[in-house]
Formats: sequence, C-alpha cells, structure tokens
Amino acid sequence: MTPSERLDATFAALADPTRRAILARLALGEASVLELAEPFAMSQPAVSKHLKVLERAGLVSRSRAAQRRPCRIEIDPLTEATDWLEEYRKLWEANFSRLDTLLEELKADAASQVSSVQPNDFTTKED
Amino acid sequence: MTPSERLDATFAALADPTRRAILARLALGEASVLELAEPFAMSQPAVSKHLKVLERAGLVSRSRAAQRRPCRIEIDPLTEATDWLEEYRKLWEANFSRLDTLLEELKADAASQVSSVQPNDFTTKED
DNA sequence: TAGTTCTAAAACTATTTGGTTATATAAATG
DNA sequence: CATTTATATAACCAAATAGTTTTAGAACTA
Repeated sequence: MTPSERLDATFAALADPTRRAILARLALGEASVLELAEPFAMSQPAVSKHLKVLERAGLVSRSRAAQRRPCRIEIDPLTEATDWLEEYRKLWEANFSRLDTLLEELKADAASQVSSVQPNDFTTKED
Repeated sequence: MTPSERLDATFAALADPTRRAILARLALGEASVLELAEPFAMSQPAVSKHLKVLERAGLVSRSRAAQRRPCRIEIDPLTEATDWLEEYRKLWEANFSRLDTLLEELKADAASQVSSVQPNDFTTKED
C-alpha cells in the first residue's frame, strides 16, 4: 500500500460511527468480537465486517485466545492521519497569516488612497 | 448535524486522494473550480462533485467573483478531526503505559515464580 | 463424541460513491 | 443581442458499502 492508499483506508475506516466507537473501546484495552458487538444494534457478522475494515487499514490487529480473536488497536495509522492533518493545518495557518498581513497592508493603503482596490481584484491574477 | 455526523462527513471527505489534493492546493490559497480541476485526469463535473462533498463537510466554502465560485479551505472541521484523533491517541497511550507497567510486574513475578501466567490468561476475565 | 461458543464466510439486497456525457444556467464580453 | 466562459445539474452506470440471514469451521466442554 502506498502512503496515499494508507490514508484512504484510514480515513475511510474512521468515517463510520460504529468503527469509531469500536476504536474508542479498544483504546481502553483488548476486546473480543462479541464484546465489541454487544453495545450495537447490529448482528455479529456486521461487526466482524467493520473489524475487517479496521484491520485492512492497519488500525486493529488480532491475536488468538481459544475461540476468541481478541482485537487490539494499532496506533501508527492514526499517527499518519494526524500528521497529514497537521501538515495542512500548518500550511493553511502560514497562508492565513500572510493573508492577514496583506489585509493589513490593504487597509493602510486604503487609508491613504481610497478605492484603489476593486472588489473583483480576485479575477485579475488569471485573466 | 451532530458532532458524530460532522466527523462522518469530514473523515469520508478526507478518504479520497483527489479531495485531499484539492485541500492541499486550497491550503495555499483560494482557487476556482477550473483551476482545481486542471491537475486531474477527470472532468469538470467530477471535480464539482468532489467540491460538493468537501462543502457538505464544511471543509470548503465558496464565494462569488463574476462567473467564478472561488473555493477556500475552512479549517474548523480539520481541527475537530484532529482533536478526535488526539483524544484516542492519548487514551491509548495511557492504556499502553498501564500495560507496560503490568508487563513489568508480570516479568518480576515470573522471575520469582516461573509459569505462574498461562498463555490464555486473556480468557480468564470474562469467563 | 456430541454439543456449545466464538468467529468468519457466503449469498443476497439496498444504498452510496465516483465517474461519465450532455445540457442548463449565470455572468461577462464583443 | 449573440457568444463565450465558468459552473452546476441531470441522467446514467459500475463498483463499493453496510447491512441482513444462513451456514461453516474451529476450539473448548460435558
């Protein structure tokens, strides 16, 4: 799996409330499929399917204990996802502060020379 | 939209590489639909659909400049998503360090009394 | 060995998703 | 006013998703 595919799988896995609840539960410790299924108004196979999605994304791993397949949360994909989010939040913040500076300059400009900036100045760059 | 529904929409929006690329581009500043579509091997309506998904998740807002509908990134949903991830990473870390302590204890125990811990001790809790 | 427990797989269904092409609408321009 | 430009909408399609019920298999238990 490429890094992009890993993000696809991770974010897709996180986009379901049942799966987020499962992860929340697993953050407290290992649990079996039936234990995980218990709070939900859905069949055991449905929960097994959700676990498969989480496993495919690397968010959950399983061991074996008798008939049970205890699930445990794996944190690495969550870290990758957080890193992606943080990177673009930082980019955005950098851009935002530049925009902020620009707006300050425009305001100063407007004070000395009224109407020098047209409302549709946005369009001038790519025309 | 409930907070859970917002997370659904945000994570689902982030689960597509095209949409992540669009957000990456928008982190650098506003752009029109055609500008956003340009790098992608897909039609303009396809990009418009992706933008609709991003807009529904609150990750993108649009203004109007002549015929154009400049898109801009909105950071709040990304913050909520990051917060969710961080919360469960912290929970997991807390649990992990407790597990760590437990393992230390077991190791010390094993040193004084060999074989006191069976491999299937996992099953003993819920039986 | 027979029965029970836990989990997975199979087969099916309805809905959603991500794309297409063709068309419509809105605003600017000649 | 006719044309061009930018975007959205409609209608369609294939594949994926999220659920179901039923069945199978693996491991313990009496």
